[in-house]
Order: sequence, then structure tokens, then C-alpha cells
Amino acid sequence: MLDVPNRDRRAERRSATQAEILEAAWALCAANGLASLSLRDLARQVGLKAPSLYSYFESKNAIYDAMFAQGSQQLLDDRPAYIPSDLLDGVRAIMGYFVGFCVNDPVRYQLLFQRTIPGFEPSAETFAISQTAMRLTLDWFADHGLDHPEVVDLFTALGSGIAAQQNSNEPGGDRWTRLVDDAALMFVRHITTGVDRPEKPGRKSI
Amino acid sequence: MLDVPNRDRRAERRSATQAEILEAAWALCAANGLASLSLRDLARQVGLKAPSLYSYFESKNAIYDAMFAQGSQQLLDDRPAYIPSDLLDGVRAIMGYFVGFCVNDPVRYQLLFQRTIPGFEPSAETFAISQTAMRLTLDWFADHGLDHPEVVDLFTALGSGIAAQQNSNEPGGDRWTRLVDDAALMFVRHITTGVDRPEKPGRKSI
DNA sequence: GTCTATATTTGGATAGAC
DNA sequence: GTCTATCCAAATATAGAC
Repeated sequence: MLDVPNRDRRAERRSATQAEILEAAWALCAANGLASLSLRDLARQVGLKAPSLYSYFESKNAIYDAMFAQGSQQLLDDRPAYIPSDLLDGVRAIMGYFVGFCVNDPVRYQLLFQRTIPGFEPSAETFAISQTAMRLTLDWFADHGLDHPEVVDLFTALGSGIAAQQNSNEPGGDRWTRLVDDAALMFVRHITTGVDRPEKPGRKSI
Repeated sequence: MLDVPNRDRRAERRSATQAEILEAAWALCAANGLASLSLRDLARQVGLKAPSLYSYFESKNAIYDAMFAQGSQQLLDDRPAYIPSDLLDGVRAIMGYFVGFCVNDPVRYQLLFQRTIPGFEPSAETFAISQTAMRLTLDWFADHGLDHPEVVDLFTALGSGIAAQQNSNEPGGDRWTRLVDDAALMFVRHITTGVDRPEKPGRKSI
């Protein structure tokens, strides 16, 4: 007899339904806006009545939380397998990935990074997932000798600014996203120029 | 007899009440979030019952629209009286003003620049006000010989990125806003370096 | 202009039968 | 687990008296 780990078919089915619910939730939010998600609509999309959703999630915010966790996990899982170790190429890869992640799914961007849903805060466990992604970026910069927090803060400001402008002014377009390579060049040249390069007396950078 | 322009005391009182309602709306949004504004709460704050608000605004979205117009007008009115003509100093002044404007009132920032309220779009007249502010920035850059749209797009991405990070990760703090001077320096050096400065063959910027 | 009363819709969530 | 039925709360908006 093979010692197969017990397959709990009930649990499998339950997980599958949860996944189906979340998938429908993403679709509804994409169509109607993140804040307009309603449990009635959501249930109808998956062929259930609203109260049945409570067998899978204990509240509406629990659904948002699961979506937040999924989105954060995607940010980790979809990372490029290889980041060039060259500083400029690496920054381009990281910034390009992040901006693409944000503009490919504006609803996910809003949920993870804008936090405009009244009454929703991700749980600690869920938030930890997204913190891991930030940690990896910090580590990458540190590996390149850039351990000033200001460097990473400037980097995230640049990336999220490009994504924010693209999503709010021209969703689906590339007017800002195509600036990524240039922005990365600007950033890298700046942080590698050293601290002692005042253009005017008394000015310093970082 | 002095030919005093007719003072319509009724109209004056009406305008005053409208202004009072909007002021209360800003306060409520600051306290509970932009999307959580309710007409009942708002009416109570100004000593009215909810239906009476309809004597002053024809709908809830009309209130949002009036707030949008106020915010856009503030962006115009509060501009620094003088922008240094020196490129770096000017960019610092403009970026610093814009970032300050955004972080001084996160709700206003959300209303004007994030657009996450379901079902609300500013009216054409209202939106035109905010377009004027963008126009002024475009003109300023053009006056300095920088008429590539990409230059201004990169600038707005940088400014709004700093503001966005500050507002969503550390509202009220200065972790990102203090990077403004450095970001301005980075930006100015970048756009003044010229187009023929590839670090690697085949790369170019803007 | 302001009110009371109410229409109307919609939402999240629960109770209890099956 | 799923359903019907319902609760409860809240929202925008309107009708009509005063």
C-alpha cells in the first residue's frame, strides 16, 4: 500500500470554492470599482446566495484581506527570476517589474498601495506578506552597498509615482510607464554620483 | 445717493451657508474618510436636517464637485507668488509647493488626484480649474526651453510619487517630503545633461 | 427654506429549516 | 453547506406641510 498523505476531498473542494469566490471578487472589482464590491453580487457570480459566502469567509473584510494576501503573494511570486547584478540594469528590472505589476491591475494597486477602502486594514499576517517584498528590495540595494534608507525611499517614490500617474490619468496606456528606463537611469546616476556634489554652496543630496 | 451695487442679502446668506456646508464636509472627510461622507452627518454638523441640504446642493455628488472645485482653486491661489527663474531653484519651489499641498490635506489629495470615489467624476467646469494649474506648470517648463512632454511627465511622477508614499505610508510625517530637494536636484541634473549621455551603448534617455 | 415623513434602495449579517 | 426569510442599519432622495 502506498502511504499517500490523506487527501481531504472536503477541504480541497472548500479551497477551490474559496478561490473561485476570490476570482469573482477580482472580476467584480475590476468592473465596478474596488469599493463597490457587494456580497450579493459576488454570490450571484459564483451561483450562490449571499449568506452562503459566510461559510467561506467570516466577513466582507475577510474577503478583502484574502485579496490583499493574494495580491501580495503575486508580487512575490511573479518577481523576475533573475535580477541583473549591474546596478543600472538591476534597477531597471526592479522598477520595471514593480510599475508593470501596478498598472497591470489597477484594482490590485489600489487595494495594496492606496488603502482607500473605508474600514479595511489588512491583518497582521497578511500585511507581513507584502512586507517581505519590500524587504527583498531593501536587501538588494544593501547588497549593492546602498543601505541609506533615503535611497530606497526615493526609489519607491519614483516607481509608485510613475504607476500612480499612469493609473489615474491614463489607465491602460503607456505615457508614464515608458519613462521607466529613463527614470532608472536618472536615479542610478544620482545615487552613484556621491554625496559631495553641490551645485550651489550649502546644498547637499541625501 | 451712492450708486452702490445691489447687495442681495439673501444671496449672500445662501453663499455663506454653502461655504459652511463645504467646510463641514471637509472636516467630516478628514475625520472619517472621503468615501464615508454622509448627508445625515453633514447636515447635523451644520444644524440642519438632511433634506435641507438639497436647498444648497442638488445632490451628494454636487457637494463632491464643489469640494473638487475648491481644492483646485486652492492649488491655484496658494501658489508661491514668485518662482525663482533659476531652473533648480524653480523646480524645487514648484515641487515643494505641490508636495506640500498634497500632504497638508490627504483627503483633498485623494479627491483631486486619486479619484477613488465610486460614481464621482468632476464636472467639466470644475475639472477645467485643475487643468489650469497643470497648464501653468507646463508653461513654466516651456519658458525654460523644456517643452518635451516627457520632462513634465517625469516631474509630475516624481512629485506625486513622493506625495503618494508620504500619504499612504506615513501620513503627517516627513520621511518622503524631506526628499524633495534631493529629488529636484536629481531631476534637474538629469534633464540638463542632454540626450547624448548613454552609459551603455544603445541607451538613451527621453 | 426648513421641516417631518417617507419612499426606495442597498448593504452586511444572522436565524433556522432542510 | 445551502437555502429562505429576515433583521437591522444606513444611505440618497423626494413629497408636501408649514
